[in-house]
Formats: sequence, C-alpha cells, structure tokens
Amino acid sequence: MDVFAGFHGHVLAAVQQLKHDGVVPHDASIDGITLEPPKDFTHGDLATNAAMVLAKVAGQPPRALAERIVPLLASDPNISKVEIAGPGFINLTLALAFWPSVLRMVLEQGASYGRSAIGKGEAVNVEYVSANPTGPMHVGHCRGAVFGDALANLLAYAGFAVTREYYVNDSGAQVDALARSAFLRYREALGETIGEIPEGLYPGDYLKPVGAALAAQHGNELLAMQESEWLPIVRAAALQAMLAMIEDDLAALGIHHDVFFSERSLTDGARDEVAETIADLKARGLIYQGRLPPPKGKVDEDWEDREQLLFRSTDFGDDIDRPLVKSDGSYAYFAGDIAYHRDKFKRGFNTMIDVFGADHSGHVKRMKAAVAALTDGKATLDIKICQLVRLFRAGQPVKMSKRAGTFVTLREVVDEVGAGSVRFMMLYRKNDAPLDFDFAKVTEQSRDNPVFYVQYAHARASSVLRNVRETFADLDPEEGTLANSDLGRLTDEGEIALIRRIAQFPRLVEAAATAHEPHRLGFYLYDLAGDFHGLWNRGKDLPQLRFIYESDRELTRARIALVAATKRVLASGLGILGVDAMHELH
RNA sequence: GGUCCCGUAGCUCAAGGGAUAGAGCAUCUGCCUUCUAAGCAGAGGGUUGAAGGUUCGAAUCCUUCCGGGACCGCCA
Repeated sequence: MDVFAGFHGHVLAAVQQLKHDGVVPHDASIDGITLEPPKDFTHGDLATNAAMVLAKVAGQPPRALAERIVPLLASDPNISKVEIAGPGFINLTLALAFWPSVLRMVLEQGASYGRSAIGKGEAVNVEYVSANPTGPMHVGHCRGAVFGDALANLLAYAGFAVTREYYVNDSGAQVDALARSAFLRYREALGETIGEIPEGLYPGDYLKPVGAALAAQHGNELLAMQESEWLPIVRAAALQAMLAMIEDDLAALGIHHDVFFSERSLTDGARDEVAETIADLKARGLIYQGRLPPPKGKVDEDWEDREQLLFRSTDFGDDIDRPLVKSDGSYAYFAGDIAYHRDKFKRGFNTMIDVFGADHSGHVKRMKAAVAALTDGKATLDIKICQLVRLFRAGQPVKMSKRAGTFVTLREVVDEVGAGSVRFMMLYRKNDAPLDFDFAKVTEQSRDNPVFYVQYAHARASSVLRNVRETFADLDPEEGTLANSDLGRLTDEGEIALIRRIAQFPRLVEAAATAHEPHRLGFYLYDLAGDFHGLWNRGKDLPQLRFIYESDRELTRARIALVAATKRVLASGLGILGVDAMHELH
C-alpha cells in the first residue's frame, strides 16, 4: 500500500472540516483533489492542489483558501512544514522522523512491499502475442509479447486476477496453406523430390520435422487420400507442432500463457458460437442487409458492390459498418473475433486488454464497438498498440526480408543478447512510440544502457550486503533483522533522497497498472538506480558516507538497511518487468 | 482520400491537467585510480511543429493546419 495514503486522508479530512465550517459548499466535489510528490523535491515531499480545485466553488482565491487548510494539516507530527506556494499549492514537508518508518516497512514486507490491492481481485483478461501459428516467432512479435506479459505481471502485482491468453488463428486460409506445406514435407520425407515450394505456401525448413513425423506415423497412406481427407489430419499435426514451437520461443523470453483459445473451436463444436453471436447482435437490432460505399483512395480491382450482412458498428463509434459474412457464405475474420470477445465476457471478464501490433491499429474501433454492443457497456476493452521495432547493429539498420529469408527470429535476438535485455529494452519506451533496438547498445556496460545500469545497481547492492561481514562479522544483513536498526541515523541528503524514491514505488505501481503502462516502471528503476549509484559515488570522496563505515557499526547497520531496501525494490520492479535481478555482473 | 500513432534540448527519449518542462548521450570546464565493477562533479543548451479554444492552470484535453510513420480488403 501507498506509504503516503494516510496523508491523503488528512487532506480530505481538512476539506471535510472546511465543509463543516461552511467555507466550502457541502456538495463540492473532491474528486479532483490529489496529494502527490511534486516533481521538484525542493517544493517538499507532498503537494496538494486542494485549494486550487475548491477555489471556484468556495468563491475564494486559492491562496486564501489554502490559508484555511494549512493549520488543519500542521498538527500531524509527521508533517514538519506546511507552505503555500505558487498559484495555491499546499506543500508538505515530512518530518525527518517519518522516513525510517518507510524503510522499516520495506524491510518487514519484503517481496510484498509495493503490492497493491487496487485490483480488488477483479478478473482481467490480457490477450497478447496471438501470432498466426504458421511458423516460428520473428522479432516483430517480441515487443507485443513482452509488453503483454509485463502488463499482466503488473496487473497481478496490483491485485487483479489476471488471465494471460493467446488467440490461436487456426481457422482460415493460412492454416490450410500450412497444411499443404507440411504435406509437401511429408512427401519429401517419403523420398519424393518436391523441388521448390510453390508461391503462397510456407517454405521454411521448420516444417521438415512435421513432414517426417507424419511419414513415421502414417507411412504412405495419406498419399492415397483426397485432399479433403488428408488436410484435416495434416493441419492438426502441423498446428500442434507450430504451437509447440511458439510456446518454446515464448518460454525463452519467460512468457507463459494460461489459455490458448482456438478460433476453430468457435465453430467446430456442438454449437456455432459465431452464429450465436450474430443472432445476439441481430436481437439487438444491430444487424442488417445493406451496401457499403466503395473504399476511397486506393482503387480496389476486386471491389464488388453487393448486398451483405453488416454489423452496425457505426452506432458505437466505428467509421463504417462491418461485414460479417463473406460472399462465399463463410464468416469473415471479424465475426469470429467478435464471438471470441463475447466468449471472454461470458467467462466473466469485464475488463479485457488486447495487445496488438501497429499493423492492427485499424481494428481498434470496430473491436471496441463490438464489445460495447454485446456487453451493454458493462465490459471495457482496452487495446494497446505496440509500434514497430527497428533493429540496428551498431547504428546501422538491420535489413530484413521475408522473401530473402533474412528476417530475424525472436529466438536469434534472445540468444544473442539475453532475455532480460530484450525484455527491458522492449519496455523502456511507451508502447505507442516506435522503438529502436540496437544489439550493440543493449550489451554495452555504461550508463547509456539502462539495462546494465539497473542490473548493476542490484549487483552492487548485493555486493555490499555480501561484503559487510568482512568488516562487521556479526552484522546480519537479513531484511527482518535490519528493520530493527536505528534508521534515524540516516540523515544525509542523498540517503533521504533514496528513501524518498523507494517510498514512491507503491504509488508508481498503482499508477502504471491503472494506466496500463508498464514502461513507467522501467524509467522508475533507472531513476532509482541513479540515486543509488549517486550515493555510492559520493562515498568515493567522502569515506564517512560509505555504506560500510568501519568506525561506526550502528550507522553501517542503518545504511546496510537502506541498501537492502533499495535492492528489494529493484528486485521487485525487475520482477514485474520479467527481468532477472543479477547478484553479480559478468 | 480516410483512420490511428508520433512530433519536446544537437541526438535518443521522460514528464497521471500542476509550480522554473526533466534524464542519458554529445559539447564545454574541472577532478580522478575504485566500500570487486559503469570513471566522477559541474555548466551551457527549449517559443514542447504552428495557430486558435477549453480552465484557476495545457507538452498533456478539443478544433484546424504542417511534417513523419503505420494501416485501409469479403486476407487472417
């Protein structure tokens, strides 16, 4: 829980008092009132905008109103100074005696420090990756995969009941093409010369083992069958192999899904979920037969003006209504996707998050429209778009071409720089901004490489905890024991700054989870590492500031407690990002 | 043509509607040989693409425009 939550309560109580005194109307909204650490610490430890928010309804200038609030806050012994500043901010400076309580909390709570209950156990479905099961994962899938996984971690940490889900597009032309490709490999495995893989099929070597397995299992009996007979058999085998490969690739990045939801299962079972979904929409009056205007701009040769089954998605903010059935009578992909999201809702998810690549940004409006329509607005769908990743090698763009077979697989990237570095870099940027990934940069040992910088801080903290015994053999660097140190000995500006940063962690987790923005955690960890390294560096010139200070055992003990708390928060934060916290650099 | 995203220091990027817009790199000026580790400290550097609007307050929200990217289908 937020270590500052109690102070927010004080502010609200003060406002309540003003209402009681008739200074502020009773029905005045307090929603906009915040109490948060200011960007600039010279403004104090916490600042509230209460006076500015209430000024209008109270009919008083903000600063005058602030004058009324100040005395109501000053009585708290943990608050050493209350000031009015700028346009009407009320700045609180916390008593020096407050900070030890924060450290003690970190050390006592250990891995739980920073966990939050704001999720209230609410079920959240995070769907990510969902790459077509027709081949190995390539580097383009990396970002969405890592983003979705870290977001899921973050939400779980904030108290949501998270389900990690992968939508398997195992229905449609591309998996039939996969089956035909595998069938060629099967014939190849039986000794046939198959020559070049035809255009439109998958040429990769990764289907050879699938062909070989089919040959081992079926001998040449599939050869005698019609395509309509062998295709389902080969398709099932190929899909299974592809999914196993994908799961393996994801595991290399530390990613594991709870549910693999088959698109085919929507129509393959006893019931046709897509038909039910369309009937559902029809019952709501959202389905009609109609014509769409031809696409503007780009001339489409195949465009055919025809009457078709349309979903009235424009009622929910989409740009045009969307067709659900193709001219050959089969369902459009979108119809299945709606049925899938309807299924999520039926499974109890009122909060859904889809992580898409930039190439799917066009689907956002229609998907949100569908969810709004089918759930009467009871469910929310947030769609996070991950922009492109551009690969560089020492500043030079890496050229990739699927045709030339020079595209980089996810596995290659992970093998070269390590899962931790890949994950951190993929998260060290807002999801909706493009990202440059340089192989050279992420392995560089410098401040310029945030992965290294944060890892190094954790390793350095670990090292201090290991080494303290050499000076004070009886000093136990275990968290629970350190919590009893005389933490009031920590009075240096740099030490307080570090504690202050550590104190931010819980609220940062909550803010990042609420905004669905895991990247904030990456930046926070970089700042935290910076504070820690900075303090270390000051000990270089000033031995009396060193963590291990030979002439003062109790001060050392307090400082070791600070190091342990720093290490703990670094480890927790890295854990949410899914990055290993290293105890030694190598 | 339309939709979405982006535009912030020389470069790469931060910044829950809050105060004097912050980091790293690069540049400049000093210092330095390690509590095992990346050398450190300081300085300069900005009309937040432009113009309007909303409000106590806008990089952030709205409108229009400019520039860059992604996308547009009865594919999946």
